[in-house]
Amino acid sequence: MPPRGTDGTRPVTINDIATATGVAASTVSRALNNPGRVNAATRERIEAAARELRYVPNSPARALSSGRTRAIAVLVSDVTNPFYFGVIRGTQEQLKAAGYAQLLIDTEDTGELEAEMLHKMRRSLDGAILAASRLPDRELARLAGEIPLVTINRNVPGVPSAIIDTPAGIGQAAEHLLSLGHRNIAYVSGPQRSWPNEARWHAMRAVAARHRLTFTRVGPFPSGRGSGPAAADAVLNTRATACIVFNDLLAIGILQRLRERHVRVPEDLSVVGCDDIFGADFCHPPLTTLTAPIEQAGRVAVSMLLSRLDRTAAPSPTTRQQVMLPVHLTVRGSTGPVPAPA
Amino acid sequence: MPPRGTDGTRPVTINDIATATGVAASTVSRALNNPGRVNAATRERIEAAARELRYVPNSPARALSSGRTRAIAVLVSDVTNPFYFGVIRGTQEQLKAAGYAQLLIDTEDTGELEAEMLHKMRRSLDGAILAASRLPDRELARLAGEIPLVTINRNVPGVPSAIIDTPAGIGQAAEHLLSLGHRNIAYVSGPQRSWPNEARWHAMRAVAARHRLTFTRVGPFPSGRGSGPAAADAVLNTRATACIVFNDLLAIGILQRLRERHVRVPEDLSVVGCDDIFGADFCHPPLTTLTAPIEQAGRVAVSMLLSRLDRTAAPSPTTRQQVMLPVHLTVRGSTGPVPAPA
DNA sequence: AAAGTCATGGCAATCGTTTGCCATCTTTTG
DNA sequence: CAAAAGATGGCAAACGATTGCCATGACTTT
Repeated sequence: MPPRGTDGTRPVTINDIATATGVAASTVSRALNNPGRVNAATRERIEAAARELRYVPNSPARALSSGRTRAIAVLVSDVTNPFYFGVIRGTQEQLKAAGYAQLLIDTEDTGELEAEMLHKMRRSLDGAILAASRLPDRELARLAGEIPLVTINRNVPGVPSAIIDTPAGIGQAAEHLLSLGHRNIAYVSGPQRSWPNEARWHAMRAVAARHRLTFTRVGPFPSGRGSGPAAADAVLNTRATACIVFNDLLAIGILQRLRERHVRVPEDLSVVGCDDIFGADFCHPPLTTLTAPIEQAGRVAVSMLLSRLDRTAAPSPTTRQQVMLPVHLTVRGSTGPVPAPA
Repeated sequence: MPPRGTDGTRPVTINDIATATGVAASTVSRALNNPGRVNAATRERIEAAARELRYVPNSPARALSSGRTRAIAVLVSDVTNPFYFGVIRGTQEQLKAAGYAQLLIDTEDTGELEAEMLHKMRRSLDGAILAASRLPDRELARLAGEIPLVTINRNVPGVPSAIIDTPAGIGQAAEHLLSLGHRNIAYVSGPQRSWPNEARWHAMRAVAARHRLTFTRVGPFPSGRGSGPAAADAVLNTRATACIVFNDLLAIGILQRLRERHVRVPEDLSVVGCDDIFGADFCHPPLTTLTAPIEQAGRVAVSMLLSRLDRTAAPSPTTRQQVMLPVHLTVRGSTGPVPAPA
């Protein structure tokens, strides 16, 4: 059992440092983690020895006795969706800075897998960030009691969240289309159980109520380029001259199908996406879209989570329970004046 | 210390099961991990109790005593590069199936960070997959002694690897261009310390030697769309009528710049990329590229790593040390006949 | 000068598993 | 039928840290 490690040398432990400096292991532990608790002189000796011996703390051991693992999980519903790249990038950055490890989990868009993973790993995690939970509110609230949680783009009472305010952006998008003369707009719906999808749809309705315009909803479609053809055909089947699409991935799929069907964008139909993912600027035509601060959402979510973990007895003084991130409309080539009536 | 867990209930341990079934903890452990070692009847009783009590093993504790963490790290040089999405997807899938956790690490393209991370985490990992190591061969070999390693697209003696045979594809790409009449081809070089970049360049030279054609090398450029303008300008500064670009990301950046400069693709210049990443099919014009089995590379790398870990005393019978994955040329809109000489 | 405070460091229990070793009981073998 | 072999389960020692509690000595306070 002792001779672990492929190189044969037994890894150096806290005890080796203790022996080397002539203090107790407990003192070493304190010197390293709780600097105020030990005399400056001894601490320095210990730190020197630790450096000398190239000591690296054994995280499992630490986790076992302290209960803290310094690992947090990031759950996404589909790692190949570019939207999550941004999230992952943001969390990655912030977590690394704080000395936490990032466990990436693909939930494959199923709530069961999500809940199961979270439950099983709850002892080996300090917390989790849910980038696209498919879980019902109640379940989510329950899990939040098991393990510290922060959601992105999902608002559940009692669970802190970073929310990208795409719904507000929908207003801007609609006004943009209005100013181009469009009066008949379709909303292309994403997955039914997606919280942001519902929020965007509600925003659409609100906008439509404020202005005089007709709107239709088509879908729902699974988010992904594969749904593009069906979605495009559905839109063409309405009288809409423009559409706002649940997300860019789907919008790009629609663009491709429209080209196949020789429908010109934006001459015959204007298309607006959401998120401004990788690719939205170089697809053809470049996509007018609601630019979301995706990376920032990841960073913010991590900050919220970490501040919850660190709080030493303090209930929740400065930490807000919800952070709303603004989006803005980026106009590119996929939107234009309404076509002259046939 | 005992009252951990936000919900207050102390988590179920192996001892609870032992008490419940009237056996020793060690027997429970064996029943759960080493089924053959314990009587079928007792094992079933234990399994039933475990299910009943909703037992979830505590991984840190397990890791501490066994030395195995059931976690493996995947190191990429830049999480926002779509090439790695594929890799991550592949590893994710395979690791989950094998019951391993995936730790995602962004090395920010620096060898030091890579080595440091690997060294620091070696006790909390069972192994690692390096998707784009920037480390020198020697260093890599040394680290492979510290912790089981598998590389992707990097060939170092003694370190198992999954290699995408893009160099072979370069031949196909060159022949494609030749058949279109191109005789003057530029290779747009990626990062200098990138192993695949060098391999691709060597392949280019080999092809050029076989056929009668002039070739130039421009670069190196950091891989990323940001390098597009500089790279495009550099290519235009040569007499090349076509270029093969280190990777699609850079190629897409070049496409954008060419459009800005009103250079028509493929009429004025043909462009070939490598990898066939997300976006290569819907950029404008769609990119002719060498389609790489990226996800598969991730899966293969995981299999190789896992088989090394599992091998119970067996030296290395069936496991190959290197797996070569074939690519194929996907012709899209960015390549065409050589322009008539001015 | 007695009594209280504080800073410092050691002891030992604990976290939840795994695993080497041994004891017992049951089979098989010669 | 005795001896060897195998199956099964328990004991207890790790694994490497953290942390509550206590002892000591120095420094304040009254």
